[in-house]
Amino acid sequence: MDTLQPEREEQRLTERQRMVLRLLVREYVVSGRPVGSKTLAEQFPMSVSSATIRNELAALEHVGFVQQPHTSGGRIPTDQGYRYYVHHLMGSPELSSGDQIMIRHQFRQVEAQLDSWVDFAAEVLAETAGNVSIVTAPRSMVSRLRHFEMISLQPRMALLILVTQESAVRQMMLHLPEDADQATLSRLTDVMVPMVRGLGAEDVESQIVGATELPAYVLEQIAIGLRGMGSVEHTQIRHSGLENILGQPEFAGAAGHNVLELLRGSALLGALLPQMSVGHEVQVFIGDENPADALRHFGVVMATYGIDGEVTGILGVLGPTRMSYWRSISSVRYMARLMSDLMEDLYSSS
Amino acid sequence: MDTLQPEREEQRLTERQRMVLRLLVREYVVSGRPVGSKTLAEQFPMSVSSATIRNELAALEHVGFVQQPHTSGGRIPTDQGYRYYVHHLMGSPELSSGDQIMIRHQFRQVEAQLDSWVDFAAEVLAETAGNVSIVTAPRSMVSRLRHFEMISLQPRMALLILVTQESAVRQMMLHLPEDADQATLSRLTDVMVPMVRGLGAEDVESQIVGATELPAYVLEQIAIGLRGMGSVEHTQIRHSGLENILGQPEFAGAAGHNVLELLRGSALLGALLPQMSVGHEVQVFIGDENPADALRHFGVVMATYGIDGEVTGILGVLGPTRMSYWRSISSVRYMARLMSDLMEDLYSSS
DNA sequence: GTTAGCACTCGTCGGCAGAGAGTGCTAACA
DNA sequence: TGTTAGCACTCTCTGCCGACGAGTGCTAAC
Repeated sequence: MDTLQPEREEQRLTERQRMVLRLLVREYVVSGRPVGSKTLAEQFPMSVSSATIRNELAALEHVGFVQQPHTSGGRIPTDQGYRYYVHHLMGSPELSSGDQIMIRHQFRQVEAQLDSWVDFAAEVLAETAGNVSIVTAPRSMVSRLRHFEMISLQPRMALLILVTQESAVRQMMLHLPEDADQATLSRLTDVMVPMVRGLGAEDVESQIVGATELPAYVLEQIAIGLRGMGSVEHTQIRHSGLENILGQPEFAGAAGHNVLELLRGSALLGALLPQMSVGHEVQVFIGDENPADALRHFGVVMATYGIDGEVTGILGVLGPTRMSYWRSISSVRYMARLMSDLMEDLYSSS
Repeated sequence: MDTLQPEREEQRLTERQRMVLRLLVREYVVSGRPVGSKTLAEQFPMSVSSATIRNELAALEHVGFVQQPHTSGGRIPTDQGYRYYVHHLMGSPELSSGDQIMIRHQFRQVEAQLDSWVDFAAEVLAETAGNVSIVTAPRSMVSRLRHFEMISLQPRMALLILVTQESAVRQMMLHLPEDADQATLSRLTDVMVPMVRGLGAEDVESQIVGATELPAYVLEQIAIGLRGMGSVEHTQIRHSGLENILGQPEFAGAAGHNVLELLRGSALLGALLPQMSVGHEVQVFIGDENPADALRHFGVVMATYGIDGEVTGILGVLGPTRMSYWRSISSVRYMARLMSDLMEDLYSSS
């Protein structure tokens, strides 16, 4: 599964077979149609005949790296073929420095508005990778409160604003158990903020005991809010770039539907999350390798970002099995680095 | 354009012709294929022959309410035909009380987390109307500050949280011109909040004159933030329910692409906004009636919500010209009412 | 080990005929 | 005068057939 997993087949292939596979993958990725021996022979750096290529293709097919969808009509890579390509033939996935500069530049322009970071990251990633991007907001294992604020709306209604250590902000509406004007709420806030600073949901709840009605209610709501910010079910997935894959032949029929289903529910996250390694290495799942059945016909490139043990999010790319893994991997890797850097700024304080 | 616009053609149609048109629209909406005289004759409450229906269809075609895409093969409604249907034949678009109760119930469960109101409204609306929904966050003509807060991240970096009168919250990252710890920032906040409460972007900017470096920078950033919250360009459109229309034959080809393009940019809002009437009446645009060329093949049902003159948002539904206008109009109308009620709660305070 | 040649397979595309749905028109009927 | 049955006509859709071409495996020669 892992990009760095050792692969035994390497020895079995001759240099020319590797070249054939490399060219075949590249050609198939752009054309989307089975590739024949003649096409490959033309693209070959050395001058070889199509018959030679045919022999090599037969060998590759025997190892299970390519297959023919129909008896006539060219070959396409298998999932294993892609896997081999990604491991050994692709080269180092590093975004061109031009792209890197462009992305950093774009990000600098929205840096100030951190509510839009996640949305923006999704857009940039979709554009760069040329596929559907997936980004979750960063969240910490257990959300700890940094600050909260209450604003009176009506005598018995107030706005509660929570700010966590990882600078996530949530606003909630409170239905107060008793009348309270802004002055009352402000006084209450001044008293309570030092009491709850740095606490998680459980700790806040434990403070409820012995508190009078209004503070008890506020504490309860804070705990609910904190819990919601940490839970996986409530983690929203932002995505972008649907247009990149919806036009492609693979998703013409019901498959396009499936993508939308996947992106909407939390099933995708549930399937992917357990597979994510702790480090920030880019993970690649090709076709059958995918944990979820629904992803069986997709290529998925994911990475975590954030600060280990403190706050992490996920970002990645979803596309047809026939996608440019080079583009996707390099984009995901770079974006994960970029987002991690940004988190660093936000989180380095106490 | 308006739902209530008078329509002169009414007199011209006999009761039976109206019935034919009504049945034809209904049938075409569900089947998506041209409807023939025989099908209509079978569905007719009175017993009539297909020949009679053919005569009536010819009359309707002469008036411009139906057309035949091909010489043989049934008829479909024209945009004018839909318009007539919506005006005179559809009946009162009122959501069933069951649906109303279900929606209110669902909303009660997320009421507390008002960051997710807009997203949630989009989901509910898409589901109820069976089309793509569009919802913008409520915004006021000119955003006025209710409260702000600063949280120190690093010596020269801080988080600025703005809360406006209409309870919108925005978080921004500040790069401070000089070192400032939390105590300094808190003191500064205490002093500045009373100065800027209730002010708009311009008023905040006017206070910069004469302020020392740090307060001047903060005021400047507040003004930028306020301005961003009010501007149309920065208004995000949330949408949901793509799966509802992407499967339909109308959007099989490049048209599906177009929808995505529309939803992504701000072009949609720019085209629709000038057309919205001030009241909260539901507006219906059918095919050619649409202000933007890109919408030429869509049906659009929109309404504003909020509190007149104070804070308003837009919500609506986008679908193929052949959509169930009854479902869409009733859903949009109900959701606009619901959201307005919610705004009322948030905004009724000073 | 490589290559040219050849017979074979099979998907794609255009043309074509038949079925079916729907229409307009006319003549008969109430 | 309005309604209906009948009929000839049009046009789409579908399946079928054959030509074409891309690609293959195999064999024999280099």
